[in-house]
Amino acid sequence: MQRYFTITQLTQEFDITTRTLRFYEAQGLVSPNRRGRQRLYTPGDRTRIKLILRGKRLGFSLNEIKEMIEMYGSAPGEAGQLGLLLERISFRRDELLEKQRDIELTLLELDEVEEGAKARMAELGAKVRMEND
Amino acid sequence: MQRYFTITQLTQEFDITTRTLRFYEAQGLVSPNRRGRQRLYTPGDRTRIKLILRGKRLGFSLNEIKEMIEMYGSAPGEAGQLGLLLERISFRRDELLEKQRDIELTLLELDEVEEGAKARMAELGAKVRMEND
DNA sequence: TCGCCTTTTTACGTTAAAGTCAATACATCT
DNA sequence: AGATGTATTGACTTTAACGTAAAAAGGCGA
Repeated sequence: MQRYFTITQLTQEFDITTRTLRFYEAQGLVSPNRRGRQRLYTPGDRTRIKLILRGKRLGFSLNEIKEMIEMYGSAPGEAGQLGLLLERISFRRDELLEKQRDIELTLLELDEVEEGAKARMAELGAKVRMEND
Repeated sequence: MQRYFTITQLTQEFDITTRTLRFYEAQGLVSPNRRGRQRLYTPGDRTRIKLILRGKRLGFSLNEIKEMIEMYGSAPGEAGQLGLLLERISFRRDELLEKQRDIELTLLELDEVEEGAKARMAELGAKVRMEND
């Protein structure tokens, strides 16, 4: 007994529109079953959607995301294919590691700006206290 | 004595086109000086460009990047402004932390796929060795 | 000064990722 | 059966972020 999700359930859960889900389907990123004309999404489809959204948050294009998702389900394949797969994995990993470094730097800078702002807040507070004396 | 960069120097250093730099200028993300009609970028402009590219790698839009860059140079300002600034900082920080988690997960998944692929490679290798006996 | 090269400006084109709108089609409630 | 509400499909539109092409303006070496 497969549990199915309707399109609207998923749009509500992930805060996206039906247009978006149909678009992803047209791009070959998900392929839900049908009952008549209605789309029925399996739990597997749902996790694919999660992967897509995660990829988007990281700034990957839908095409890149598609490639990555296809890596996950890639069939056994022969040596050449496997080599290509390994190459792609290492490429993506490098990208992700770079993003990690970028995030670290940005977080540090945010810390600095925040400190500055807090310091100025404190100054303002001191001024106000002086004026109220 | 200010050291200046020409537009082509920067396009080569960052592997972007002049069109891109002029576009960023039109969007108010950088504003290089001019000598006649020519653009002259200061080291400060250059670091702004670095920030922009870093933001792009993380999937931020140019508008978001602009907002973030403006945070950096934000003038002292009064309490309300500072409060808003602090809010924005914490919002961006949350986003970045989410991206960090997304990256961790993706890296773990890549590890899994890689292990699978390597295992299959090993199997293939074993097969080949058997056939050559 | 001439010719060549680079830069700038202006304008139009393109691509990804949806948004919007209209026409049907199903399903359900009454 | 009729009304109502939700899904689907197809077509057209929009927005961000540039690409591309053409024309004019300097700059510079011979």
